[in-house]
Parts: sequence; structure tokens; C-alpha cells
Amino acid sequence: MQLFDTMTRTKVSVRTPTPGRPITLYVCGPTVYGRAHIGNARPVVVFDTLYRVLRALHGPEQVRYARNITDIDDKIMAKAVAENRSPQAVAREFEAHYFTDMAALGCLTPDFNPRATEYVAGDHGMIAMIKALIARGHAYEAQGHVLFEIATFASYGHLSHRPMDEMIAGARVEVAPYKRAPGDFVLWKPSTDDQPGWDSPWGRGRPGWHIECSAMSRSVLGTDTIDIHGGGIDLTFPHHENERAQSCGAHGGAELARIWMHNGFVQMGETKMSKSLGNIITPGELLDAGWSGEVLRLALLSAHYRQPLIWTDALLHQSKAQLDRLYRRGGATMAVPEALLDDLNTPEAIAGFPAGAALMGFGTDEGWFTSGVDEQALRPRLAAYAAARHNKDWAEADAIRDELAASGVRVTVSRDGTIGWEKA
RNA sequence: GGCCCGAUGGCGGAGUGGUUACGCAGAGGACUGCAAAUCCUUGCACGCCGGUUCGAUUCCGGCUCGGGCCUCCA
Repeated sequence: MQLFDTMTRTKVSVRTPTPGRPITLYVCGPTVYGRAHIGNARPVVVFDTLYRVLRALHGPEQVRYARNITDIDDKIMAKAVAENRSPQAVAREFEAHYFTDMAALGCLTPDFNPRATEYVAGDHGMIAMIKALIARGHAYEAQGHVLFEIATFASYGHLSHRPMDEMIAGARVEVAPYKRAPGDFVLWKPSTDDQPGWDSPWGRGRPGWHIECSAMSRSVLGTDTIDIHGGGIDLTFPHHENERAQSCGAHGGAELARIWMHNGFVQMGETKMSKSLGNIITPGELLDAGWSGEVLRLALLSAHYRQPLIWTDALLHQSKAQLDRLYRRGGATMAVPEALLDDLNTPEAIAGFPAGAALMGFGTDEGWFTSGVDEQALRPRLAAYAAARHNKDWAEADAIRDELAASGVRVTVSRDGTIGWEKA
């Protein structure tokens, strides 16, 4: 299987797992301060599909998938203060929502779901990693903060392909007085007494965002280079660039990931969907509006993961119509479509439906699209309908048809007169 | 100011140096008590201008338009 790697800008073969060395997949999860929107859901569905393919290819034991929960963050703290409750209460609430929302989209639960707050201390924890970075001369302490000095990491910018020196000139980079250079980023920052904090060699404080993923991935997936590190394309810079710098810097230059995989955005019209722009729509809202999670999943996978996806009502209707037809026809196997092996080409795989549909999370685990209708209870009514038709009692036939339609079943009459039915 | 990506038929969306998927919607037909479903058929699509080539939607250059990142962000 090949995947497009952001760093080399080429398709790279995924390593074949060997006994004791499963394929490792790390995806940046949510900061839990609000409900996830469709844009947040895209990487989850995309990487869930990748996870399913890898499992089918090599067996579930040969794939380890980790997706973190960022449960310490200034936005969480701000929300907690505003609502007069603890940051942890806020984090746990939205974490729970996140799991149910993603499950509704047919996503498997990753093998590991580490919470940032549980990896601050510990052997491969954030504090230990920051210590290592200071010891190796990649980080410095200043006014209670610890900062990563990007000038010490020669290949900084290689992942996101940014020439840092030229770029910073016209950019809006936060210039804090304690920074040696504008591009240096925070590894650790001080907490006030009323803020969550951990004791550290640099005083009571809390970690910066980027260090979390470096520490969690290593803690949970091990010290080997991760096979695939994924997330939304906006994470490429600075988040992943910084993660890479930290991990390489702290561990003697060993690469953090073999393949960096980034998905494109979900757009609302001409602009991207984002909380800060306020143009979001959530899976919960769409589910409430009557769209099934499966429809949302199909809509999300209908474009190649690296392409932008414009979210519209038409897309939803189209996806539903396509799915309805698939259910009528049946079929949906666990076979791995060839197209998925070439950089997870889901549109091409979908073109081959129902083949491979179950593997991609559609239909049932048994590999079939089924109606979910109680066929047992339906049988006598269909018999009555057939009898009415036979007697040419059209009023009675239409009444039964309407009655069944009201219960969500559409009666069908095939070419040879056989009475059938389908989910409305 | 720097860096990156995209432009395909009514819509969505793959792909390809020469015969261009697939889906949704539409049209015509078959079938049919009506309808639905089903089946068949159907549709002069590759942003603009140059270049390379026997031949470009596909490769190269320029342009236009759109989007993204450089600040929290999937």
C-alpha cells in the first residue's frame, strides 16, 4: 500500500509489519472544548478507513492506532471559567460527545486514546522530554517558560516546506519578549494557582500543545519511528513541524514518522469550516435532522482525502440516494478494493460498490447491506397486499401500501409480479 | 511578503499522452391497475494562452480565477 507523504511529496510504501512490530498509526485528536463538527470528522473517517484497510491487509494484531485527546488547553480553561466548573469536567463532557459522535459515523475506536493530562509526567512524558531537549541544547528556559529554539534544529521547516527566515518577515508571528527568535515555540508555560498545573523543574506549569503529541505517541506506540502520522492539513505547520523537531531533537535525530499524511478541508461554500469562523455544522445536528451516520460517512469519503470537500445539502442528498440504492441491491464485501491501496482512493473504491463497501464501514459486519426491517412482521401484510392485487381490489392494495409506507417500508412489484419491499 | 494546492459534463467526483470511470439528477424506452422499484438507451466535460508531440484534458511555461497555511484550528 502506498500513501502520499507530505514531507517527501511522493507516494511512499507502507512498511510491511513483522512479528512484534505492528504498523503504528498516530492521528492528532480533538481538543475537547466543544462538539466536533463535520470538518473535524473528516480525518477521523479518513483514518478510520485507513485503519480498516491495514487491519484487513495484515490482521488486527498487526496494526496499532492511537488518537489522542487534548484535555489541557487554554480554551478548555476559558470555557471552564465561563461556566464556573472544572476544566476536567469540561474536557470529560466533550470527550464523551466525541466518542459517541465518531461512533455514529461508523468509526472504530482506536487501540489507544491517550489523554494529554496523563502523560505530563512519566518515563516518556512531556516533562522528561523537555528535560532531554534542554540537555541536548534544543530548548531554553526563560521567565518560567521553556522554549524550543528552532535555530538548533537544522531541518526545521522541511516537513512543511517553509523557508523560515524569509517567511517570518511578513507573517504574524507572536513575538514574546522572552523568545530568542520569533519562531521559537513554547514547550512549557507557567500556571497561576487557579490554573491546572504540574510541578516541574521550571516551576508549576503546564505543557504547550505540540509537546503533547510527541510524548503521547512515544508513550503509547513505542520508541520506534511511527509508520504513519496523520491529521488535517492545517496541522502541518506549525503543529507537526514542531512535533517533528521536538521528537527528533530529544531522541538523537530519529525521525518521528515515516509517512506524514494530511487530509484536505471541508469547506462551507468558498471557505473552510471552522469554529473560529462560526460556519460549522456538526454530526449531531445532521443526525438530528434525519441523516444517517452512514450517509455522512459516504459524503465524507466521496472525495479523495487530499482534496477539499465542499459540504452542501446536495452532497447529502446524493449520498443518501446512492446508499439507498445500494441497500436495495444488497452486496457489500469485506474485500479490499485495489483503489484503496493507491493512496486511499476512496472515490474510485466507491465506484466499485457494493464490492468492498463493508470494509469501508458501510453495510453490516457480515458484509451485506440489509434493511433493518422486521421481515417476520412484514410477511402477512405483504401476503395481504398480494391477495388484494390478485383480487384487483385496488383500494385495499393501496391502503396496505400506504400503511406500510407509513412504517417505513416501500412495497415493490418486480417485473414478473413478485411482491418485494425495501426500506423507504 | 513567503510557501502550497486546486480548476473535469446539470451537480458530485476519479482517471488518463491517442477509445475518458463511477455516482446523483435529467431525457427516452421496457415493465406496470396507479405509483415505486428494476432493466435498457442516452448526454459534442476536461479554466485561458502558448510550447513539446504524429497526437494533450493528461507533460512544460505563462495567465486568470478559487482555496489553504504562515495566529487557535481537522
